[in-house]
Amino acid sequence: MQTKDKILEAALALYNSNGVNNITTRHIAASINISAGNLHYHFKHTDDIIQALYDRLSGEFDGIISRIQQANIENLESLSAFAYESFELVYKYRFIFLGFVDIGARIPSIKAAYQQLMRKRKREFKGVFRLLVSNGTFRDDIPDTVWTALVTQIFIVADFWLSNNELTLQLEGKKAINHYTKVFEAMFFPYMR
Amino acid sequence: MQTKDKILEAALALYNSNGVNNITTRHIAASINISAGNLHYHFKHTDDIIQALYDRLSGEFDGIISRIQQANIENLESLSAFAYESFELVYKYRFIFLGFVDIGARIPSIKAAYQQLMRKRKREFKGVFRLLVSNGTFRDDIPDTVWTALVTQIFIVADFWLSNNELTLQLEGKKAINHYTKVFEAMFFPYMR
DNA sequence: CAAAATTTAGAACAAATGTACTAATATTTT
DNA sequence: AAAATATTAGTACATTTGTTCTAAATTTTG
Repeated sequence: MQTKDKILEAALALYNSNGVNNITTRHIAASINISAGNLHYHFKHTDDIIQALYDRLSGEFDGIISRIQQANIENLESLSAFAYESFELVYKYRFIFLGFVDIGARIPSIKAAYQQLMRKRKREFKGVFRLLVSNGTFRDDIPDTVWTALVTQIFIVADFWLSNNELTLQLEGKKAINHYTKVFEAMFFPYMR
Repeated sequence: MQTKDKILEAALALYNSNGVNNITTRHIAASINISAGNLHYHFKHTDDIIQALYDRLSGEFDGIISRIQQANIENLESLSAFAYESFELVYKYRFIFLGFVDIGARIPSIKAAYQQLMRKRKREFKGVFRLLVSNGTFRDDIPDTVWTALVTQIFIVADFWLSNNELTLQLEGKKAINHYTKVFEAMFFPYMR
């Protein structure tokens, strides 16, 4: 494997288990037996490592989206499948979601990319809801302001379930993903016909 | 005002506007024209300042709770009033909620206190829901697992709406509080009879 | 008012951290 | 094989940060 990839792999593992603020380039270098100088040959700045990991997350997320879009979301099962895959991805890159505000402030390009993604996802979700209403899956007596609020609620839960887990239950791996996927799915229950 | 209080006031303001990780004891001391040595006479460790601020938050929250409990929550209006006051408090101590995972990992006593508070609040909320169902305010065809999930959803939104705001809309002050209070209230809409 | 205490400023230290620089080694190209 | 390029280790430096120490100043107490 390329040194560059080894660095990213090691950084992800260390960031995930220790938090991005408690890991230095020296830690990452030591964990794969290379020098700090060598690491900084491949990544001039620490933030470049974080940026590269965010780009990977972003790419993998795009993969999920396009895979789902081919199947079309027209029932609750496909929405759940999407949720589960997303939650797995969030867990894989958990250090980002556990320190998102910090990282966003530190690396403006990440914040900007996230904001753009959010605006796109918001439109997509509203479209899916409209479909599921005309579909007969969802109730047709919900005002538009409530659908709009639901989208925000969804994004807050999707992005910060891990933070809640860290502060309360502290479930690990699949246990965490399964638990919070269920919490997420329950958000749609009272909207069903 | 006592030097100790001046320090806490200055720390809160600086933490809120710059993030807890970007402010040092030197910054806090300089902002109220005292020496760093003097600051460390009053608070031996930086974390003692954060702990003291968390204790203030905790105390103010207890105040809201007991004031509300005297009035009893038996309709949506009182629930909304409680939400609004809570959201104001979250905003006042926003640096904590914007860095909760970090702070919890750094100061275990804060994490422990939060966990205890959460367990208590969970029971209280479930009690309120049961009341509002037998009341006729909420629907009686919702399974218990969904009520349980709703409580978790509520806490995630209540604790991390600010983080979402920081990453997306970036509203300030009352604008943020008002917007997200509405998002929060909408969570109850589809449960109403 | 004198003694005791508290509070304060400022200097100093040690550890951590990001990153630049240098020289050696390894790899690729010609 | 020689030259050019890329990769690596190790050292070094500047900055930041939390904290400690000392001595002076201020306030409180007897």
